[in-house]
Amino acid sequence: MGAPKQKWTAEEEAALKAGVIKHGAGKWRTILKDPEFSGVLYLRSNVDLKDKWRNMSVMVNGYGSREKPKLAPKRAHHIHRQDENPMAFVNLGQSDEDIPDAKPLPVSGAVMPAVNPKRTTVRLDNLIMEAITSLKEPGGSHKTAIASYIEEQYWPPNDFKRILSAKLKYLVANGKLIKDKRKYRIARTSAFAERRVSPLFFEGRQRISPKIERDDFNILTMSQIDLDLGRMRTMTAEQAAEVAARAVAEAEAAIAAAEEAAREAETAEADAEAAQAFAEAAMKTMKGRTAPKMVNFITGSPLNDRF
DNA sequence: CTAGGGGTAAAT
DNA sequence: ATTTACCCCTAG
Repeated sequence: MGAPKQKWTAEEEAALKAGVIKHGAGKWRTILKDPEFSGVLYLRSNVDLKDKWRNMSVMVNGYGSREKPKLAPKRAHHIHRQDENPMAFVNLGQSDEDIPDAKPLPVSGAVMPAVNPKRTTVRLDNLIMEAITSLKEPGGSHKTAIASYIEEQYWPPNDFKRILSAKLKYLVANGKLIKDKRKYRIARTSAFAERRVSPLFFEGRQRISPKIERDDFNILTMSQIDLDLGRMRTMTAEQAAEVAARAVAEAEAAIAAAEEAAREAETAEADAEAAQAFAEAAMKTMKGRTAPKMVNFITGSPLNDRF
């Protein structure tokens, strides 16, 4: 009983996801040998990768092979997806050797707002400020009004309201917002502390902080994203684009939440990195595959003219 | 080597 | 007390 336990870091998870994207699920040894990921995953065995992937994939999906089908009061107030692809998993025999960075992909018809895979990350802070400013309501705006404004202009993520509430509370506590009864106003001393996500990704380096305590306020549902990732191969271009857009949105949400925990933000920030890494990887996957049969089922016309 | 079963420390 | 998730074991 030598090893007490070694929790997976967000970096490792990100590397694993990226590895699965690149080589496919099941090619654990291949992923492990890839110099791109060996720097992060050199402590893990191929079995570890497989187990971790199972754990991550199982959560939302429920019974993948484990977990008892107990009643999960997962009150999803709005529909999630209409296509139910039961247990079809990724089955690819070829690895795309593309990483030729092209340009951000223009999605047609998708719900992609100002999604820019570059370094343009929209911050919830700014969104809130923008909302309050634009609403121009005397005395400030209610939380619901702010939420509506943001939701109309941007993305409608899963637990956006939760993040917004926490964010508002945080901003008030830090004096950036003033809460007047139930309305929020912008404080004068709005000197924003720029806190960016560290630009370094997984690239041959070792873990820096053991970090025993994982302050886990689950902001993003990685597992769900993973499922989506698996399904992307069988999706139409529009569907895949939508999924990718949501991935980016969640990455941004994670970043916003990261600064909320300014103290022990280490883990949250790492989560944000992981999400962002996934989002970029998702983009590349879509871009990389030269869609053989990506055709609209109904019309039969090829709907991918620029992928 | 991978997939799946199972045990159990740690977290809630 | 129950759930989570890391790790080991073994058949194919």
